[in-house]
Amino acid sequence: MILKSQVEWVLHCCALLAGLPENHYLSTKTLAEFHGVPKEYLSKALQNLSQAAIVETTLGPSGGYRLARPTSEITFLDIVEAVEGKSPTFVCNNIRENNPCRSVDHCDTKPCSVARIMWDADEAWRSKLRSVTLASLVETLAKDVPADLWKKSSEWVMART
Amino acid sequence: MILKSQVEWVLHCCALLAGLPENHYLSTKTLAEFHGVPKEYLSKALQNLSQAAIVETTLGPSGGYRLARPTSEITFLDIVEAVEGKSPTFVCNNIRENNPCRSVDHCDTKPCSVARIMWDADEAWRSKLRSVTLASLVETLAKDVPADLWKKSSEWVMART
DNA sequence: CGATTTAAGGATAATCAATATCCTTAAATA
DNA sequence: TATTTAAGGATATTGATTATCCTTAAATCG
Repeated sequence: MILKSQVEWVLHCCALLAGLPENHYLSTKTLAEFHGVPKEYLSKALQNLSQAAIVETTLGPSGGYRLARPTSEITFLDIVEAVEGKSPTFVCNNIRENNPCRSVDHCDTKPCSVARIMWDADEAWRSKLRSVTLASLVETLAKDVPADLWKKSSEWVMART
Repeated sequence: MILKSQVEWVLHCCALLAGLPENHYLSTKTLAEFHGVPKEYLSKALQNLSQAAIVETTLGPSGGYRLARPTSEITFLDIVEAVEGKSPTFVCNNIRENNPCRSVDHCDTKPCSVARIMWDADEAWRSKLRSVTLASLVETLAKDVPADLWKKSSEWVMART
């Protein structure tokens, strides 16, 4: 079980969009080039962000994507779920129904105990992702990325905005 | 991102093995029939449990699998990791290295900030799974499964042990 | 107006992991 | 000696992920 590589891509894209001044957009082309990922396929992931109302878009030259909300109101969970979907990672196929001892009219009152536990763990994962905002990622990046690289990157991005 | 269906299978298998008296084994054939899953493929998953020392095996007639430890010392994480592996669900491809502004000799001191957050969430998931033992699953099942079905199932299993 | 740039989305192909089956080997039992 | 069993190698089959191409419609600008 591995998350789509698109998840990594859009998280980094959102970090970059977070650094943009108001009313500026970044195109798929620019985002793909900066991160060294395939433009067409990245585009599909960005469309997911757009459908989830995490980013908004505009067309034409100098068009592209910008964040639709303040960075403090966008969580990792929002972004991950936009790409991976909201369905739990554990799918219960209810194999208890295959128990040869069950009468044909047996009816379960609760979801399977195994599934409940697995879904609790899934929720713990989502809860952790929900607790981290894009704002806090940007804070961390600001500390981790060397000042000169940060500056050069900003200029590179601004030249394409 | 969806967990293998084998994870569901072996969790239910372990629950069944948990109900066995000492020195009794259940064969792949019996476990597969009880849960209505393909015997050959279930066998691959049970081999994983065996390699992880969660179960032990014996050959020959009346052979098969039994738990290698008390149910209080087997966690959901043990079982899930035996089948899914221990690698984090988020793979960091370090796409920050593709930043066109980086000098060729740039060297990162820390893992990528994005990856660290995703790995924290992964750990929250594993931590939750680690907190649930096979013993507590059996407790829950004892409450949830109707007494008559529980009894019939025990007899069905014991007849094949 | 017309050329260019852009996101959106449909269609389709390529790759790889998950699912599944078959077969051989060696150990335990009876 | 015949049977039952787990282990593991080999090999399909299926389905999700990854990737590319193309068309459409909107925004920009000369």
